[in-house]
Amino acid sequence: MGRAPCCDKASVKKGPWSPEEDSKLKEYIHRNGTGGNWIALPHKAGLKRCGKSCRLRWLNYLRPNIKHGDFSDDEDRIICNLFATIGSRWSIIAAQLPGRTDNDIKNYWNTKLKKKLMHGLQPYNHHSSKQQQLLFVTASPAAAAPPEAARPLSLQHLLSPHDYSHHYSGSYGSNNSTMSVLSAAAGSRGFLLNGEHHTTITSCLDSGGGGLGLYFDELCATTSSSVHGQGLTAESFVFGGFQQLLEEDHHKALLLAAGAPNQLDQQYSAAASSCYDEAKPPLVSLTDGGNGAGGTSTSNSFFYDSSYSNNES
DNA sequence: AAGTTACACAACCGCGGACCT
DNA sequence: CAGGTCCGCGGTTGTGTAACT
Repeated sequence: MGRAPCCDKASVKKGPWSPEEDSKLKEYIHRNGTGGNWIALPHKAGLKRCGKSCRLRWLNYLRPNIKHGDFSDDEDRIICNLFATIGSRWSIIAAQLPGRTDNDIKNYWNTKLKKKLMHGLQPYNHHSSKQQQLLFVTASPAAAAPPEAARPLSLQHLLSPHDYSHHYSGSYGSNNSTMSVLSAAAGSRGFLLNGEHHTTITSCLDSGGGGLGLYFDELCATTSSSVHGQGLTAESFVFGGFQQLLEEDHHKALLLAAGAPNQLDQQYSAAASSCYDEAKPPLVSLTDGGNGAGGTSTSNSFFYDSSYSNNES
């Protein structure tokens, strides 16, 4: 029954691969392919390695057409968009970036891109008070002031999937739902707003629909119930920050994935943002955007407008 | 120049679903 | 169908090196 054990862990070599091992593996695969069996491969190739290790080495390093080195701005954007939508599904993200491996992208995100984004948030502080105040100007008494349960949420939380329940549960407005800050792509719906859509935001916020709203402001975030518009029956959140995209141009907005209710248990329901430029629409299409002012959308929605606080407050 | 710290990247580990017997 | 392994994935750790003191 079953198959033979993967490998004798006591006798396999670990650690960095030598050039000799690399060439043995490459040569073997070029001649024979992987044969669909990585476990048997190292023995056949004369390597004292675990099959898993061989597979990893091949896929991440030796495979032809692997691209190493700096990521382009376009690649950054794709990664941001996809991360915002599907979370840390590196293999899926890698599939959209020819020549890049999931491991590569994962490392790039953890070591560079995440920091890049975090750094970009810093100078945005001076807007925070206005925007934060604005958030709570809604028709609902419950939302007239920052809710008691509202707590700061560091960007760390946005960038790494965690359980958000301790931040949000109990303060979710009328539908009493819990939500993850980001949902997986399948559940994501939303729309983006830019400077032309102030009324939409205003209506959403002011009409006090009684649902859930979240507001993220540079390094902290606050939740508020009853934020979004009457036509929006699902959760919404407003996201601020990522100043590098916003500082000079109000038409640059952040595109965010919408939270789907009742998904707190989903590991990948993490918050993230997508750096968005009008000239470069997101690769991830978030459809069925909310209708905004007085609209009837029942979508999960999200929106951001860097100029909102200035124009509407 | 030596020691320490931070960073980047490669590799490993453990888990869950798919697959095999 | 059950029990076992294989495969692929994502998170974490280890290692080499650059930057700093």
